[in-house]
Amino acid sequence: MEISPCMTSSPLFRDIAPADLASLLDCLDARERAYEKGAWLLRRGEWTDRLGLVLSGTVHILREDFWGSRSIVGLAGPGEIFAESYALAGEPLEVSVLAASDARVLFLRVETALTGCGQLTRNLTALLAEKNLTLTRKMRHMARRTTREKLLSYLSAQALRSGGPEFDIPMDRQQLADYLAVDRSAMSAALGKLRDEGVLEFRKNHFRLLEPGEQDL
Amino acid sequence: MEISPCMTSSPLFRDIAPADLASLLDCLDARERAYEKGAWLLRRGEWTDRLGLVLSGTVHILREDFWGSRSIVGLAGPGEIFAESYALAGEPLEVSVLAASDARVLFLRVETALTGCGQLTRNLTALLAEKNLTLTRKMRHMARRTTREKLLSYLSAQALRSGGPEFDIPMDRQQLADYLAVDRSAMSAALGKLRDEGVLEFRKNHFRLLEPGEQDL
DNA sequence: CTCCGTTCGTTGGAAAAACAACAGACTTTT
DNA sequence: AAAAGTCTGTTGTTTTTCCAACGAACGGAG
Repeated sequence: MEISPCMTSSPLFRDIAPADLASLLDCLDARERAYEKGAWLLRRGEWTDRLGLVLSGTVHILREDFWGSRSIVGLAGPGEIFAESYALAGEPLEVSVLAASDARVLFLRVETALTGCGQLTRNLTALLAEKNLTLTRKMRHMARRTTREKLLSYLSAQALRSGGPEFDIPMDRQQLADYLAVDRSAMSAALGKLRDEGVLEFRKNHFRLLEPGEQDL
Repeated sequence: MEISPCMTSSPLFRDIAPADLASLLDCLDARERAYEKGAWLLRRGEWTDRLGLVLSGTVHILREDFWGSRSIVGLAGPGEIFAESYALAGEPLEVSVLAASDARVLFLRVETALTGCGQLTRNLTALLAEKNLTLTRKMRHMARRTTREKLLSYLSAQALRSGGPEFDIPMDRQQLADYLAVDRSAMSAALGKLRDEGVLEFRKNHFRLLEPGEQDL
């Protein structure tokens, strides 16, 4: 395994002597992989126990909603890491990672990074990673401009999580409105409009999103 | 140091044998403290190298803005932790912690929690903690309902960070609008209105917030 | 069964934000 | 110095949200 300059300058390896890097990478079960532009590094729904460290090129972190539309939610260049929260929290990926250019990436096993650390450190990093995911999820929905878009973002995420178009949500209307930082009655109206337009169906806390083909039956 | 049930049930100590807890707490330089209802545990602006673990009672995490108004942004009950991101990221507290009832709290040194872990683990937890703070900050502003409130929340935070009413912001108008998830022109209008009302002054990226006494001169 | 409390959808008016377009100030380039 | 481009504030119009209030549906409790 070669030690490239972007490793030593990476925040992940800050204050680690270059001489120690080789053995450290060995400990981390480091695997270097190269991707051509347009190739998938990780796909939504997969599980990973490794974080990614970009060696060269750029990767895009993207999110795909229930209806298939994509948006870039982050970039990572040389020295930057990705997927660390999912790996540490032990949760399936909610984003996909795409090579925006030809890229080389190092995948490092997080579990072995914590060996010799004791259970406490594992718990602490897991807590941080989970909080991270919780915040990211909420942010994703709240960043949308309109109540309608916030709703669709949230409901789409629930559908993806459940693995199908039908699911129950764990909040009542007021709680959901607070979570999305919108007005309850306006949200209720937006929900009604979406139902009328054939985008979704719902009864109480049970929702069903409709594929374009199913709509307007 | 007594081992109470809320310790063994805390997510922080998950999968740690109660028998090992005593020596672990010793390693962490654990300090137990008791507070009466209404007492401050930590104040905004302070630095802490310890995270807090609530043993009994409830603490409120609260935020005070530039003009002194307070709002509760979180609670922690028995077994739950607080201030961990600030301690791990090595940044000053942006919130204050208040005893909502009589409470006992354990303060654990995070640095020693990571001894024997190697620099990599330190870097990783620091990265997670910083990302956490970044997300929390952004969320804090975005959760406000109106463009005006988002602006005030952001500018107030900048003022507190700078330690005074004058500061420069590191973004142009469009970037700030994107960051707060609002319309640029609407934000510009809101800024102008705030200036007219004597709440603040600005020129380009330099801002000055006015105390109530300074306003309307 | 009736009463009561809660949740939810709906409505109407007031307020705010989004959107599009434009003009002036300032920068950088030529 | 002139030109091109960018950033910012302003305006007017349309759309959306907010807010307060109300009535229907639902689910206990007496």
